Amino acid sequence: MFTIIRRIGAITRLIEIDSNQHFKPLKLNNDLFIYIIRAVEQPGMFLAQLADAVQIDRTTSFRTVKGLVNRGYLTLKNDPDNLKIKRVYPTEKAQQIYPELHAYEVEKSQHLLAKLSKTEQATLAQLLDKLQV
Amino acid sequence: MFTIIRRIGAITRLIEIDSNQHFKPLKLNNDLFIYIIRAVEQPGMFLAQLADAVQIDRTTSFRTVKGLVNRGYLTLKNDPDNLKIKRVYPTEKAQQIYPELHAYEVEKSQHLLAKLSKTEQATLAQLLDKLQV
DNA sequence: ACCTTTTTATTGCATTTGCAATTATATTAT
DNA sequence: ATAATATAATTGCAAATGCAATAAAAAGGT
Repeated sequence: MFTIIRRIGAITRLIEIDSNQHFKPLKLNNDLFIYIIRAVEQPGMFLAQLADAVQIDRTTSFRTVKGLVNRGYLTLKNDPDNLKIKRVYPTEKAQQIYPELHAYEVEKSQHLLAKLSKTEQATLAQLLDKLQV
Repeated sequence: MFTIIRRIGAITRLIEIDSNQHFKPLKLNNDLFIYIIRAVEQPGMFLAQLADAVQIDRTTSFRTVKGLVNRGYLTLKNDPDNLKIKRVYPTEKAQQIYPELHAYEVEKSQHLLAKLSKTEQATLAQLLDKLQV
């Protein structure tokens, strides 16, 4: 069953190639769009939390967030109770572009799952959730 | 069902972090071990073919193979019938290390799928094969 | 209260990555 | 046969990546 691990990796890389091309014009390629989506959906996560949520290296995450702050998509706020952490919030600009970013996700998902019935889709989701890394 | 796309991406990145750490001592991190596995299992693919098989960018693949040739894991041979292509073959060194590399894949797969019954594993494999990118 | 360990953010630095362009060969169309 | 198109390998270059180290704060143990 080691083919499953190969298949999952291959699918991810293909999706990554596609999303890179798709978001190149907006300069939100290389998973940048993922950060915006997450920040909008769950505002107030601190940096390490966000990095864990998207499962991307902390250094890379840190620099990515920094870049998105510079470009006006995100803001960082110090926490009054914890001097160590900085919480990430979406700006108005992020809110505005969110629908477009999420639409891409939905569209890609639909295409990815097109050959599966609704029942099969639910089964797949359930099985994926039982995987442990 | 867009959560499926997120879940697949997260799993892949977690596996990548693990494999990077695991293969660091052998300097076969960053998917290098994948190339050796493929070259052993299907010798004679040409460069672009191998890149497509592992779903990794051709430039990156090219350089990776070049590096593995320098390090004695792979060899490149010109094709007598097609001057454009170069075919990739494993060396003895690659053959020798293959069992260890494949064992990692198997071990990781077992852990990943540990919570699933044999039937569920088969279902998952079957559903993943029906996904289209 | 104090010491130890852990967690978070941050920076330096070398490596890796991948887009875009180039060259050469092969394939297809006319 | 020739021209146009497509495919493969390759290189330059700038950007992205991630390991290792550092500093500061928090959490846990005694």
